[in-house]
Amino acid sequence: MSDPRFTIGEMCEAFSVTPRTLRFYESKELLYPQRIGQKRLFTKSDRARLKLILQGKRFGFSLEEIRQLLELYNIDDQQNTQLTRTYELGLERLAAMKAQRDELNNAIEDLTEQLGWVDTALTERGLKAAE
Amino acid sequence: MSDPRFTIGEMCEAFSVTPRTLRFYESKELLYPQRIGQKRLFTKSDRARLKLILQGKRFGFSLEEIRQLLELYNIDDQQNTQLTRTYELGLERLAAMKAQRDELNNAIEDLTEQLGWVDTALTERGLKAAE
DNA sequence: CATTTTATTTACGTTAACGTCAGCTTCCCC
DNA sequence: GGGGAAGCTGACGTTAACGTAAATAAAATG
Repeated sequence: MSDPRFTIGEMCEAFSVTPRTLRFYESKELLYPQRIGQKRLFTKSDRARLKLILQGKRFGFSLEEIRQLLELYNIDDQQNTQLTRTYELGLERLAAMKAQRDELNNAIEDLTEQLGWVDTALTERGLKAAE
Repeated sequence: MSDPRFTIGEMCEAFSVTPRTLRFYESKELLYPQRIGQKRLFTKSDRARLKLILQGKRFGFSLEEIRQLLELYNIDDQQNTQLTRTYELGLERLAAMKAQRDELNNAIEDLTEQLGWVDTALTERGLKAAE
């Protein structure tokens, strides 16, 4: 009933990352695979952590921020405070992401407008088929 | 009737950038201020270019891309082809921005969902006032 | 004239998240 | 036993867009 172990290659395959990435995450203390001799062996728990890491990246957290979040989870003591903190950081990140989205939307709008301009000019010059 | 000239300080003030930034842009051939002795003097045209540069940055163009776009404008010969090229690049950038926005929206949705989870957990534990 | 202020060049430093060798060990397969 | 395949540890390289510091000059100001 020992849970399955994965080699670094299998992990890379499963998560579409390179070995360098996993070693890098380990060096940054985001992962702690076991060792058998020299070789790393990743457990189910490592998979879960890696999943969280990649999620965190999607959300725009830096690796350092992710590390701290993972750390919070590991301090099972004072679980509630930690969860609250995680929640707060999540809210902050969410706000930042929304702000970024809004700015991006503005930029999209502006660029669309400018392209409309150019489009008109091109059409007038007969360089572009009118729609 | 000589149009107004601006010192580097005035430019920085007007566009909220540092001198380093303007010198950097010059070194990257995005700007060509005149010289009087050692000192740079920026013309109206330089202001226009800088405005375009900052716009381009908002749109997510790299400085190198911006440089090429500015170059296209300067080749007044074959104006039409160049404008078409600019238009195409704009469309590409717009598509990339929209894709980025969509991914960002997905991430926002996912994070919102996860925070909802945590929120529930916190409320259940009575650690957070129910809304 | 003595100070500030503003500007200049040169050039190394920064940050994040890995990429890319080089050189060495280990393991499995036939 | 030979030879790929897979892994390992350094350790330097990459990229973008400037930041920052040092040493110097010129100009404006009182």
